[in-house]
Order: sequence, then C-alpha cells, then structure tokens
Amino acid sequence: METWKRFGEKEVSHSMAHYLQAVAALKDEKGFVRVGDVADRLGVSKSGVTSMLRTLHTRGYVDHEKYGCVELTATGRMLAERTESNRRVLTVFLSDILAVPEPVAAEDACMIEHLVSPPVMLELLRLTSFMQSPHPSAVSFREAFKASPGACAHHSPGTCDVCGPSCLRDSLLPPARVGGLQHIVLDEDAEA
Amino acid sequence: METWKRFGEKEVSHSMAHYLQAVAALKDEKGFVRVGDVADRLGVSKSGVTSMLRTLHTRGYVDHEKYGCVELTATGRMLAERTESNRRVLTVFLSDILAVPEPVAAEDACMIEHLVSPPVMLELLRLTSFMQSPHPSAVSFREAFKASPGACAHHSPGTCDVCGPSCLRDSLLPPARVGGLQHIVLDEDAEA
DNA sequence: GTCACAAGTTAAGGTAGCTGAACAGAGTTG
DNA sequence: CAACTCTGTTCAGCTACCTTAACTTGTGAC
Repeated sequence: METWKRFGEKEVSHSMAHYLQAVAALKDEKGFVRVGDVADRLGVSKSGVTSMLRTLHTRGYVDHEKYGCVELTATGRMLAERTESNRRVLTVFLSDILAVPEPVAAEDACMIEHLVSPPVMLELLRLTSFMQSPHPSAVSFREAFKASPGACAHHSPGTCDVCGPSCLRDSLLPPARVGGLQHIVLDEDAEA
Repeated sequence: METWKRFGEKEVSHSMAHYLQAVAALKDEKGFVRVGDVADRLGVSKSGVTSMLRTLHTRGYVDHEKYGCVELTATGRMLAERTESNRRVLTVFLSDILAVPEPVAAEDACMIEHLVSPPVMLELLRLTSFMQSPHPSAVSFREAFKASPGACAHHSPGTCDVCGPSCLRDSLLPPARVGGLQHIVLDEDAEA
C-alpha cells in the first residue's frame, strides 16, 4: 500500500493520542479519572468521550466500567508516555535548537508528536541532547549556526547541498511573504 | 480552542496534500491530468478522486470541468510545492543528519510533511544545510556527534539537559524493547 | 450512424470522530 | 423512600474520506 494511505492506520490517531495523554495526566493529578474530567480537559462533549473510550477499550488501551472511573492499561500507559516524551523532545528541539517562537514550537510538536517513529525520536533526542551539551564541538557549532545566515540564503545553484538546483526556501515561505522575496525568481533560469 | 483540536482545521488535510502533490507531479510528467491518473497514482477509486476534486475545487485549489482535465490553481500549485519542499527537507534531515534508515525517513516525512509550519521548515532547512556545509564547526560537530553515544545514555538525573530528572529515552523505545529495559519499572514506586 | 468500450460521475453505504438532545444511574437531601 | 441533581450513556445526525455498483459521456471502429 502507498505510504500516504498508512496515515489512517497509525497505532493511535491524533485524537486517540490526546485522549490517552489526558487520561494519564488526570490520573497523575487527582488519582482517578472521570468521563467529565476528560471532556473538560479536551474541550469535547461527554458523549464524545464515552464513545472514544469504547474505541480505546476495544483496542486494549483503557479499562472503563459503566458510570465508573477510567484506567489506562499497561499498553495505554506506554502509549501515553511515549507520546508525551515525543512532545517534550520535539518542543525542546524546535524551541532550543531551531529557536522558533515557543507557541509555534508547541503547536507543531502537538501536531506531529504521535506521527514520528521511535527511531527518529531517539536520534532526535540524541542530537538535541548533544547539541545542548558543553562538548567543545557543540559549543562552537551553536555559535557558528546562530551567526550563520543560512547556507541557502544566496539562491545560486550548487551553493546548498540540500536544495540542489532550485532553492527549497522559496516554496517553504508562506504565501504572504512570497511577494517580498521576488529577487529569487529574477534569476535567468526563472520560468516565465 | 485547544491546540490539539486544530489538527482537523489545517489548511490542507493529509489526503488533500497528497491529491495536490499527485496532480502537480502528473502535470509535470505528462502535461495534463485525468481523474484516472490520479486514482492510479494514489491507489484510490476514481469516484474517490471525483469527490475529492469537488472538495478541492470548493476551496479554490483546483479547476476541473466534467469529464475533462484537472488543473491546479495558483493557490493549489503553491500548496503542492510547499508540501513537496517540506517533504524534501524533512527527508534529507532525517536521512542525512539523524541518519535513520531511508525507508523510515521517507515514511516519517510523508506523515508530517503537511503539518509542520513554515517557520519551522525554514529553520530546519537552515540547520540541515549548515550542518552539511564545509564550515569547520559543522565538520567537527558532525564527527563528534557521530561518535557520541548520546548524552542521555546513562539515565542518571542531571546528565542530560533535555530529559530532566527522568530520562525520556525509556519511553521513546518501541514496545518490543521495553521488556529489555525493565530496570526502569523495578523502582520502589512501581505499582503492582 | 451506431456500437462498444474506456473514462468519469452519481448514488448508496461504511468508518472515524464529533455534536446536542434525551434518557438513565447514583448520590444527596429532606 | 421520594425528589432533585450530577454524571454518564445512548441516539440521531453531521463532516470527511473512502468503497462498490450502476449509470452517463465521449470516442474510435466499422
């Protein structure tokens, strides 16, 4: 099957991941979890929670007896912890390494936390952790990177190993800013 | 509204992003785009394509006259290009910087390409590009990072700036390997 | 021209995830 | 124990995206 179609077949969907995280957090905070707590925390209706808990129970991620409290199974807890760890690593990477504003980092981390695979997260943690370490190479890299205007700021073919012939930077920018960067399309090989 | 709920309100959904990319690629490859081409490329039914094209037309991303060819609007083309650039940057970062196996890099890039915001992508490109550059700091960082066992390999509190008191590494590992790391759950406060 | 077939569309139906309205269990109060 | 209130469940209905089946359109052979 095509890769893109496996999106819908992830172990947990975006919604599921957040329900599991909410249950785990509420359990930590107050020792027990009611349907209404989850509904309040996630900003959804109680009926939605009941329905999602049925789904999560079917998958073996939660236990929930009628009118009673909600418990995570071992699998559910593991998934909640993994998602939470992913979110933390991603947020630190985005804020501290890429230095994007915190709200953007938080938002992006929330969007992709459940979609990034364990090997990638592990290496991302390793990179983040090493880049923040006092190792001399890390220290001088941080400074040099901070000062760098970006290796692909010049838009001349071959300047940047990542972009190749056409600079990727152009199409990464949001629509509103494209107008402000027209110097890039003034190259000889620009179409039209 | 809670951040996690905005997942469903992204400018383009995962499906839409891939339809737009397919149309753009087919247009490049053969000059015109038929419903059946898109269906074949994405591995969905032609009726599914017709239906999605209606949605995309409503949003102003494609033009499509009945029984005719499909064209991207300027907005649609911009979105397709942006998604494609995101995918390329992510793939390079994951394969070349994090050095995860190519299939994993491709899969993860496909999952998140449409979810990462422009400022993050721009900085990720800058980082990737700089890390691959011949700048002395980049060269020595690459070597040191490659040799590094990972700053959080030791699990002692305070060793790693990213993890804090409890090492994130444990919960990042896939379930199958959790059994091999039971030292973490053998603490006094482990329940049951 | 008409026949046949490929290509595309419509229609009906399924799953996921949400909502609000109505109903049901459980606990408190008198 | 009856009534009132909370809390939670069920139900009907919504959108998004997909499917298959059946119908429609356009096109080339003869």
